[in-house]
Formats: sequence, structure tokens, C-alpha cells
Amino acid sequence: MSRSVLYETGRTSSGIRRREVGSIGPCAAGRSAASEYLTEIVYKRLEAAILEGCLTPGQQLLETALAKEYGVSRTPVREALKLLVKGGLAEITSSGIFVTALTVKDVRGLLQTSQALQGLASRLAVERGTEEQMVQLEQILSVMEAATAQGYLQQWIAADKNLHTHIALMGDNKSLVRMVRQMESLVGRVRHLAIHLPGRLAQSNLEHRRIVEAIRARNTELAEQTIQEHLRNGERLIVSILQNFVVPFAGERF
Amino acid sequence: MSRSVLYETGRTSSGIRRREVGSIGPCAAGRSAASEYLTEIVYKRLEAAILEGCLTPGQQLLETALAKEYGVSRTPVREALKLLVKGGLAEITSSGIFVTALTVKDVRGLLQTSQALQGLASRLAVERGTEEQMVQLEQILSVMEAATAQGYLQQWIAADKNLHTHIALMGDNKSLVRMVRQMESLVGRVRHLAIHLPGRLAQSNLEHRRIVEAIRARNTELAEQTIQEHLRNGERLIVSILQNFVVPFAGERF
DNA sequence: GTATGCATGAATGTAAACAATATTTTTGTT
DNA sequence: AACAAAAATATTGTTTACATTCATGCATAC
Repeated sequence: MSRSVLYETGRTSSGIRRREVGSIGPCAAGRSAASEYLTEIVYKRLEAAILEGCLTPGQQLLETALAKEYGVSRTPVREALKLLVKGGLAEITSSGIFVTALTVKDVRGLLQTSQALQGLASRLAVERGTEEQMVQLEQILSVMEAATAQGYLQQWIAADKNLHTHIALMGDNKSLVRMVRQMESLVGRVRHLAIHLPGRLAQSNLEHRRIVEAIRARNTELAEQTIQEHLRNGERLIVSILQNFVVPFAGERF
Repeated sequence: MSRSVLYETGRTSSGIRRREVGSIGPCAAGRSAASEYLTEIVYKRLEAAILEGCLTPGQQLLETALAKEYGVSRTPVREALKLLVKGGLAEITSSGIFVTALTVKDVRGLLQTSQALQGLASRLAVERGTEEQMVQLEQILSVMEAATAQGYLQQWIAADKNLHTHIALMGDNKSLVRMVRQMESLVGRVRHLAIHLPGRLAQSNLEHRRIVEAIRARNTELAEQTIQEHLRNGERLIVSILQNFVVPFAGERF
């Protein structure tokens, strides 16, 4: 693979394009630009592929194959894989790295852990959230409701994730935000399951509205109670889907 | 650096020794042996250095320097650093990777998050812990008490960490165990602070014993209440130490 | 026919080389 | 002496090369 001159045309045939070299404005210098490093790009693509089920649970992740597929060398793939393992989306065994397989029990555990963290987050959000953050919370909710009306499922999912992360951010607790983010990434693998049920989106919006209002009213008990109930509802639905409709995504081992 | 033949004498002068090549027993084959990879070794050494304060908060972590110090190439160091960042022990900025600096507020948040997770863990441990695990829990407690009597602080700390992780394990929830482990690693940076206070070790043992007995008695409320109280006590002490004795470890920014 | 041994290939860990940027030092000019 | 330009250095991202281990297949021996 001959190296293309000065990165001008990106990396390689069908490979990941790195940075726009054309932009010769201020701050054309690259390193601290917009985190366009191959490792991160590959990581995000792999994460998305796992969340969307393109990479099926239990599937082996081979450095060489992925490097070829993404048109990069093994190194960024390798680093991305290790990060996936550290984050729990992949598992490392004696015979390689594999997409973490989720049993129904695991999913239940995932959602339960998430509940504990979100409970704390909602309490702290009530105590510490600024008025500005309250407004932003409202805005996120509006986005979700608009997305519902227009049937933008992907947007709704993103906003949902955003809402829960924002509540954690309001709590002003770095480690909590870190943990919530990591959990959101893991929960992302099953979050989409429930939203196709008729009426679930509307119901979910209703619950979200109650949560937001409890937080805005700075009612600690109500906020925690509401969010817990919301998450338990989601858990119940997702678990029942996993148990009834076998093989929600291919390759699963239950 | 000329590569030594067959890894016979380890890597390089003063470098990290990789595997004993002498062991030609069964399973002398290496890859899946005991995870003696340089990346992991470097990671563990860096983690330990951060927890012990040898690498001070805010200090920059330079690939080249660390590679030289450990006598390995940049590759394993690089991977280890990315894992530290992912785990929260280091932070990446535009100008490099640095040991995460902890403010008193951060520490409070850390311990608060830990409390939420441990609370869930204790509940689940009561519900799901096997008798065998209960016995193991007792054993860990015995180790701690013995360590206290003999003044083995390092051993006590390890057992303390072990105890809390074991409670999570009893809960039979993979993601919770993952999160607790990660938090224990972060909390490890300040856990040692309180134990030098006169009487704190004995008090802590007492509280641990109460926790263990509540779990053994399968008393959910008592278990959760006791562990929360234990963690709040620790938090209170650690925070007061950080606030009173300024600069508990050098380089800190409060 | 089964089993042992060796060769081949694939996958991965590690190191070194290469490329590019950020920073510092030096140098030159005013 | 002070500032600007340029060179040198340092740091990091990425690729490539090499070493080792593990799996597979084939050949040979019993």
C-alpha cells in the first residue's frame, strides 16, 4: 500500500478519510483539531455496529479482517478493540476478542445497574441542577416529542440517551457521568427493542415528562421514584420481548 | 536494541521480563497462558503507580519516557495509556495524557457513586448470594481482622477492596461487577487516606462485620443501610482529611 | 487405521520505522 | 535588547516488519 502524498486524498481506496486537508484556515494544524484519529473513528464505527446488531453477539473480532475492511492498519483497530473490551462491549478470551453476548439475565442486570446510577443522578440533578440545565432538559424532551410525532426513531433514541446523560450531568458528579455514559453505551444494545411496541413511545414520553417535571419542581423523592418507575417499565418490556420473541437479534445465545 | 534470542533473557536491560521460557511443562505454550502481555504489565504498573501516588495527579504521561523507563517499545505503553484514560485514571487533553487530578469535590462524587453501586450490590448479595459465597465473605473478613492485628496495611487494603468486590460478585450481575471494579480502582486513590487515623481500622472492621452479618442473615434493609453507613463514614473521614491536611499527595490541585 | 511429527498458514504481540505536528531553541535583524 | 523567522527537537499517530504462538493439513511410522 503506497502512502498517499501528504494525506491529500485520505488514506486508501475505500478507506477511512482522515482530515480535510483543504481547510487551510486558522487552526489548520491537525493534532488537537477535532479528534479525527483513526483509533476513535474505528472505535465509534465498531461501537455503532455492535449497538445496531450488525456485529452479532458472540462474533469474533479479527484485527486483520477489520483493518482490511476499514482500510487502515492493524494498530488503530487493535486499540479500538481493547477499548471495546475495557468498556464491556467486547470480551477477550484465550482464543480472541468477541462481541459480548447478552443473556436475558445480563440484560436484566444491565438495566438494574443503570437504575441504581440513574436514581442517584436524578437525586443530584434535583439538588444541583442549574436553571439553565433545567431549560436544556426541557428542550431535549421537546426534541423527543417532536421526533415521536414525525416518526424519527433514530433521533428519538439519540435524544433518549441524551436525556439520561443530561440528568447525570446536572448532578455535577464526574464519576457518575462517566459511569452513566458507559452504562448508556451498554444499554444501547437493547434500548431500541421496546420502542417498536405500539404506544410505547407515547408512554415513554409521558414518563419522561413526569421525570422532567419532578426534577424542575426540585422534588427529590418524586424524581427518583418516577425515573425508577420509568426504567422498571422499560426493563419489563425489554425482558418480555427478549423472552417471547426469540432471537431478537441473530446469533444470540440465551 | 537487538532482539534477544527466543526471549531467553527477557526483553532488555532492566526491562520487563516477559515469560519464563524455562518452564517446559505442560502448557508451556504461551499465548493463552497467564496473560503476561506487556500491555497488561505496563497497565498494572501504571495503575499501581497512580493509586500509590508515585505518579502524581496532573502529571503528564509521556509515551517515550515511560517506554524507556519500562524497557519496552511505545506500543504497549500506548495501549496501556488509552486504557487508563478509558478507565478514568488518566485524562486526555489536546496537549497530552495526564494523571487525572482529583478535587475534593471529585472525591466526594467518587464515593457517592460508589455508594449507589454498593447499595445495589448488597441488596443483590442478600437475595442471591450462595452459602459458599457467604463463607468466602467471612474468610475475607477474617483476613482483614488478621491483617489489622499484625499491622499489614497493604494486605488490609487489598482485602477491603476484595470484600467490596466480592459483595458485588454475590449479586450475580455482570455489569454491576464491572462498574464496581472500575469504581474500586478509582476509589483506590483515596481509600488509604483514612486508615492511618487512630482507631479507624478497628472501626472499619466493626462496620464490615456488621455488613457481613446483615448479608448472612439475609436482611436486605439492614445490609444496605449498614453498608451505606460504612461508606458514608469513610467518605466523611476522607473528605475531612483532604480538607484539613492540605496537599495529601503532592501536585494536587484543590 | 491410528497416531506422531513436521510443515504451512493465520492471527496476534511487540518493535521499529515513517510521517506529521507542536514546541522549543537558535539565529538573524531591527 | 526585543522581536520575528527558521531550524532543531520532541511527541505522537500510523504503518510496516518481525517474532511467536496456535491451528490445520499432510506425510510418515507403527
